Amino acid sequence: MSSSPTTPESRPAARRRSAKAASAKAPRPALPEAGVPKPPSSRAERTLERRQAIIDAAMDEFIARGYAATRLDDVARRAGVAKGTIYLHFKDKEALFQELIRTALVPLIGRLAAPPPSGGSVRAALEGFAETFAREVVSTRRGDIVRLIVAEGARFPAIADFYYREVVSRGLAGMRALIELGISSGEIRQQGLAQFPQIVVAPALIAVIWQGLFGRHAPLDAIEMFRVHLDLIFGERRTK
Amino acid sequence: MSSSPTTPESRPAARRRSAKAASAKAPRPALPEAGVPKPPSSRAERTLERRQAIIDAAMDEFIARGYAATRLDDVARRAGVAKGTIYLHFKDKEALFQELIRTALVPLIGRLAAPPPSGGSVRAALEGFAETFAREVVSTRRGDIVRLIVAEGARFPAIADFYYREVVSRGLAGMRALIELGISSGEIRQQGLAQFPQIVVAPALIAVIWQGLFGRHAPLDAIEMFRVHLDLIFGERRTK
DNA sequence: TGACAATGACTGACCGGTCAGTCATTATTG
DNA sequence: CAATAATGACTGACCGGTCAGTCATTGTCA
Repeated sequence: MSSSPTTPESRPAARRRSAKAASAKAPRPALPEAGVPKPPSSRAERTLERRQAIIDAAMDEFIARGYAATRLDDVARRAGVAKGTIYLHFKDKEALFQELIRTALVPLIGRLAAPPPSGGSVRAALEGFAETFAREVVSTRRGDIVRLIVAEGARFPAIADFYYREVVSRGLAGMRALIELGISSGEIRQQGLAQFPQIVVAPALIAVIWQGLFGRHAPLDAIEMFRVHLDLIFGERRTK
Repeated sequence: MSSSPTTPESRPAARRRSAKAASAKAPRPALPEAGVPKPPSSRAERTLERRQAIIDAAMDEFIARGYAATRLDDVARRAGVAKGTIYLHFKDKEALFQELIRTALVPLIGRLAAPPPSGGSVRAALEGFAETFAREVVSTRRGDIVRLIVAEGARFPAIADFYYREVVSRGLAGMRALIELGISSGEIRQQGLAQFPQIVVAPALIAVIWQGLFGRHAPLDAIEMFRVHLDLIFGERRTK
């Protein structure tokens, strides 16, 4: 997914025909409520779908251009919707942006709250986390979102706060619990680590940022880096 | 230095009278070339000074608002200069931005190329690095610059490339050398570390980003974090 | 050295394009 | 056929970039 246009000035006139045609020129379905492919019947359903289309389009545009440089005309076009429609769903550009971030983070939150270190070792848990993160965040849309937050967060205190409360503090708390588990079980030597779970997570963020800035020229083997980092925390090898 | 305005929309109409008065209404210096405080005589000198004033002002504005949202009118006002003057020194907004980044990085480059691990231990060298970094980068203008690059880099391939060539690759190379030194001297266990110097540097970047996004609500004790991280790399305590 | 000319740094009004947000009009639907 | 949803032309502010004109400084010459 990682997108990287040329320069802020160059407007590639990217266009996008998109879904619009689907709901517009459909040649009158014969049967009322038959197996019509696209039109999702219910008015409310359609509304929800449009709202989502707008959010999706906005995500693409905000990721590609940043907040200030994104034009709502483009968002509308990409969503297959008129500009005015955006304002039926969101108060203004900023509200759309915030809602977008909020929405995008929900699944991420779930993923962080979910995996309790049930049976296996702490190292196994962290290996799982690293593997999942490398596969599903670094170099994916989710990574783009993280970068977007890092890039714009300072200008949007509300977003930074939200991100801190909902993701960072929870994520770090979970990580801290895991570390303490590892310390008490003897897997982890370094006591101080519990005080700075950031250290354990650091390479993950590095990987995301690296991918965005230098990925094209100097790709980074995130998985391997994570492995080395875990070796550092738990002591040499172990797997295989 | 770390600045954090409210929202991109809110234009604080910050104004700034600034230096202009100094060179304009100065009441005719009595002695020609005496110890006159402000007026820097030579035309060329003055020009250079103005150029620098523009760069300084631009740095403040770009850091506070990001590239796209920064208005050259504001930069001019802050520099105590007319808008047109900017274009006597820089081709356009983007050229100013790039020059700014370039200029800001020069001292950083020097600092990275400078400290060869002459006498002491590798750990001492890294402790020195961490201390310097915490004091002179995190929470300073330099940190703001790093954040600016992280935020805008993806939209400016030229800047990302420059940053990679001049700072990142050199910095990592130096760090790798240091790590290898530590490995051969037995100070560092983890062999794999030489392959990913990023791991050693990661907490530093984390600290910079953290300070920018969450610093106000949840300050981070960077020094202490660095210490824990070094303990992780070299094994428990040692200092004192 | 003092008067005059040449220079070019600096100014700021102005222009053209852009874009967030509005709203009268049109289409859809229950 | 209301009521609701959607449209897209329009507005007005905003901003990057230009350029004709100003004036302090520097150079020249008698």
